[in-house]
Amino acid sequence: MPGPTRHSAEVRAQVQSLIEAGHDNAYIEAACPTVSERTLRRWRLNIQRFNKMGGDAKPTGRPRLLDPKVEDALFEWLAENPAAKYDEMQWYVYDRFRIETTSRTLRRAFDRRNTSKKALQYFAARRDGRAGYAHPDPTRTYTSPYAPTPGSPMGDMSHAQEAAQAALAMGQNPAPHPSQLPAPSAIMQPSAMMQASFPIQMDADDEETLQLQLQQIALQKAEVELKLKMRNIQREKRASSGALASPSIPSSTPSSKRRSNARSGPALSSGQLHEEQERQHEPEPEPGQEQAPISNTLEHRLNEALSSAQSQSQEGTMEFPALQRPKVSLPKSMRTDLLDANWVSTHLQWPNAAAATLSKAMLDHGLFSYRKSEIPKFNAIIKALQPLIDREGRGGGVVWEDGKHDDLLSERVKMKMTAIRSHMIAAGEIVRREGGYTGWKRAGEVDDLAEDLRAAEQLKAQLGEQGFQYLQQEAQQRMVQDSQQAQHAANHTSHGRAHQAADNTVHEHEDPTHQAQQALHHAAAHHSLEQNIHNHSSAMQEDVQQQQQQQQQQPGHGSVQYDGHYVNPYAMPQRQQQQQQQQMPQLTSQTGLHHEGQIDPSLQTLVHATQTTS
DNA sequence: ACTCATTTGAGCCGCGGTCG
DNA sequence: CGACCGCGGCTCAAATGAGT
Repeated sequence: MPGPTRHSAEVRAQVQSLIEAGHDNAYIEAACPTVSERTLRRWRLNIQRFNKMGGDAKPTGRPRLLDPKVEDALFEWLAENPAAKYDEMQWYVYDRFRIETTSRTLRRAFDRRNTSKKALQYFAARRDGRAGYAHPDPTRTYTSPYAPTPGSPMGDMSHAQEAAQAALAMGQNPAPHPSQLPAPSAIMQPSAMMQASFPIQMDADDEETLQLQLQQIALQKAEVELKLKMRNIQREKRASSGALASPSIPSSTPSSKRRSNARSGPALSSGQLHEEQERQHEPEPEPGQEQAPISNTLEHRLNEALSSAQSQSQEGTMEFPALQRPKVSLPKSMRTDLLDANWVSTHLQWPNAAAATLSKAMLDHGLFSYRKSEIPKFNAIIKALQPLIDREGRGGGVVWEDGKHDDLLSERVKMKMTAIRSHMIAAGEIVRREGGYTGWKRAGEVDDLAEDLRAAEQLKAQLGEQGFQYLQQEAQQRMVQDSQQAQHAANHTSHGRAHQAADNTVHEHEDPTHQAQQALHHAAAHHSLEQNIHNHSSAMQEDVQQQQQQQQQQPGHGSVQYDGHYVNPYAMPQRQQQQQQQQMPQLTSQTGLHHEGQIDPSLQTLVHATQTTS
């Protein structure tokens, strides 16, 4: 584009013709008095150099960061990846051209083409036969992403629009080619398009739903492949580290180490995990290239990780690309580490420390969303936040009122858990449980429920049908009672008492007899679960997870306590415990367990399997 | 060398939509 | 409700050609 000129085109043309005719500067100056002698010399020089007065072909002004070649490549790529986010575009430009750019600059590139990201998505969907995507911005016009950078972007778009309107009036679908597509604004509002214009819309909508479902299936398939891969890696490590001695105790995998490291940090746990992953897996920048300080989102890296895993899962060379967690920044005025009565009553943002604690507690207790069936776990998470509560209003706020502010805190925690879970899912930190179970578990973690199920199979094989059924009935009875007790406690216990009760959680897991008993409990419960998975899965899983929760909370400094010195609404009822003790000789004699806590070697595997769940 | 005009990018901000 | 994303307006700075 030419630079600004202060002389009219007529004057410039006249001067050019005079120069080309061979007249000297004095003559031209006299003929064109508005042109200075200095300008005349410059123009003459330009004509000698470039055969024109405007100098070289470089446009006036700041040169573009994205030259037309880069821009073309980007839009070609976008034609294949219409759903790409801006940060993905940034990475594409960086990966291919080593150009660091910003979303704003990319938007300007869209502006130059008189289009937008959503418009591209819309027309890509139309191109692919998916008409369900409603153009969200009908005021924008469209230029084919396949066309070269247009000098006049609008061109003769009006013809296409007219044709489209005519086709619409006839009830036809007027979109044979993207470059021929009319501007949606020229047609009608998207909602109207969806509802009235296209008889084909319904089919197309179903088609889009089908496509989305197919994509979802593909993602689930990739997730399963990831899980299998991780499982295999863990098995290999266990096998290579002398797993025969303790076959069911998982070794500390790099991922788990990373998790533990991340959880100890001050920020959201997964953030450091990804930073470490990035340090480990990010390829070194090319010589002379600084590391790209481009903002990145989890989705982008997760997609890369997923696609990478899909392509590499069969080769056994799975790699995760760089993962960066968006930095969570809070306004300075809200940066407080304590949760006080004022905070809990408002919608102020979560303090980093509290969010980190909550994130860690979610991971520790394996609870990633609030459910009534998981109240003990939820209360344990609430308990983890207790040290951060400013009960005295030290910051000049209101004094914390038990009950009232506890309930408000619970509500805020429920909301925040949802947000943190989204982060964890996006980061691949947690994945869905296997085998039809509901809920989430840490990525790479041995699926305790599935393991229990397998252990139950082993136990059944060892005990025979009759003996196993006995255990199964006993376990079910205990589960029902535990569940009822827990629900009762949840409904009638204040938060404060619940926290105190959680503090006093049973310390029984060090007793080998109880370990074996718990193992049998788990195994029997999950065998039953397998049989009645549609009927009883929820209640049984609650119980098993509750048992695991109790094991997790136990710091390992207590002995078996069946005498009920404390009130734990979520622990096994005291009466039942005594009953269990009385039944233990009978049980252990049947199952090969001994009174002294010696576990039959044939059941050690099962016991270990249960231990690993804690 | 300097000013002017213009283009472009970067950064900030607010708005609105979507999602969990 | 909070987080995220897309978008556009706005200001400022950088870069460049034109002109003095």
